[in-house]
Amino acid sequence: MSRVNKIKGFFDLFPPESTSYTFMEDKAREIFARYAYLELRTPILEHTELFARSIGQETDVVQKEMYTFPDRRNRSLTMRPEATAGVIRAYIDSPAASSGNVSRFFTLGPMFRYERPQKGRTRQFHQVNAEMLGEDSPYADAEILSMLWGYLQSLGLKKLTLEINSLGCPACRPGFDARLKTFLGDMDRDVFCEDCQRRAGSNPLRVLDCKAPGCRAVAAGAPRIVDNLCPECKEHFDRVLAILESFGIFYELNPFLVRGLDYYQRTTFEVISNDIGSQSAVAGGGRYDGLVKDLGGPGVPGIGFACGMERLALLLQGIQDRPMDFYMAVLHEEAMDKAMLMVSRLRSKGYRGEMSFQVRSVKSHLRQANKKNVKTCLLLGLDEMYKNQVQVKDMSTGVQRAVSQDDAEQALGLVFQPR
RNA sequence: GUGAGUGUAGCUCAGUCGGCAGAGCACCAGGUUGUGGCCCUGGGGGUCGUGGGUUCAAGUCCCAUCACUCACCCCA
Repeated sequence: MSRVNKIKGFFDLFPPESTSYTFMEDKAREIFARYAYLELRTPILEHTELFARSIGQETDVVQKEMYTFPDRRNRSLTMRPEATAGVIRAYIDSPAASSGNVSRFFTLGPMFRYERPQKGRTRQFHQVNAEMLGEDSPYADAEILSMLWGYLQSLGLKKLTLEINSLGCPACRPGFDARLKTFLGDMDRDVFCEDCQRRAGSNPLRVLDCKAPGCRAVAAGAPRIVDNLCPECKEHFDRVLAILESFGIFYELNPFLVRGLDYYQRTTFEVISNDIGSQSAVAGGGRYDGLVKDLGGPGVPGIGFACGMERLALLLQGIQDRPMDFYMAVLHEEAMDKAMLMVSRLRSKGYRGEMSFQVRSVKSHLRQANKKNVKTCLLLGLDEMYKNQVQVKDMSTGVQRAVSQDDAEQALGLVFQPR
């Protein structure tokens, strides 16, 4: 029979990769709990309109990267390409929105974007997300950044760069966009790459982020948003940076940092790694003060981040499951029943391990146990059955002794005693 | 959506000028009675991605197709 392929850009997670994912999730729950963020789980499928309105009709994500299809009654549904929109929708649906209190949530789970896969980019990918709603203090920005940074540290990651920028607000951003458009419009078109000749009119900020040498030269002399913030935005941004410095969190000001989702304003940031290929952003986020209202909720501010787990996994080395406590080796068919009972009792005592249901030679069993990297190997054959005993062998020292079958758990306890 | 590259054993890959399908690792067994790791010996494993074409002969050349990888773009 022919096989069925898995869907392009989708993948199965076997150990040890799956262990890395469990590790990232466990750490997220542990660290975020310290900041009083609570876990929120929202649906994977939402009405398409939610993303069109939040992420922005003109963005690449909405225009060409969404998994969108009609349901059986012809309503347009979309598999979430990011988490924030769903979180806000859920928040607006909840009592929290009308309470007037600050809400802190985190979410873990799969996201979907229809893109050509490459290193660090798959069609189903996983994000760790955190969002704070109802607070516009610069301390909120600093808390989110501090939590993100602390999380990445807890994973043991080094050599990461935090890049930060401010995009301004509805008071100062439109004026800057106009100024930038004028500046770019005065340039000779030929200095831009093909893409930027188009962008100069439609999305001028993007030109500043282009990697083509010609565009970079132009960008170097272009007006910068950080120099054109309104007094309120400038004050906010300066405070954020000052708090970060007091925390000892190093950042790089990147005036060209532009994010692909339309809802960001004021503080935006990315965390970059140079060790994972061309898709180098392992985390990103920012402030989205107008978004809750745009989605029909109260006019409360918000800020959040997303971490890409596939990209973090590229940086995680040697995350392994704890070794098993025992491997039960049966040397004769007549010992099988007894072995099964002993294993069952050990498990009920909290020990972890497996049993081979094959009767094999001692040598063969020990080779298995050795490969599986278990702490002990239990051997049960005819000799032991006659004496009501079981052999317990410590696989790291090679020390072995026979104990009463009723004492196996005590024996394991002794073997595991630290010297 | 665009471009480049790669498909041969479970894995990583050799395979010359078109001439019998290979290595390392992994797996299984043995190396004196029921004792692992190191070492030695032996063994099982293949639709050479798939379909067509050229040829006495195709893993190798040609065409098509599928899958995967990397990059552009964009983003986590």
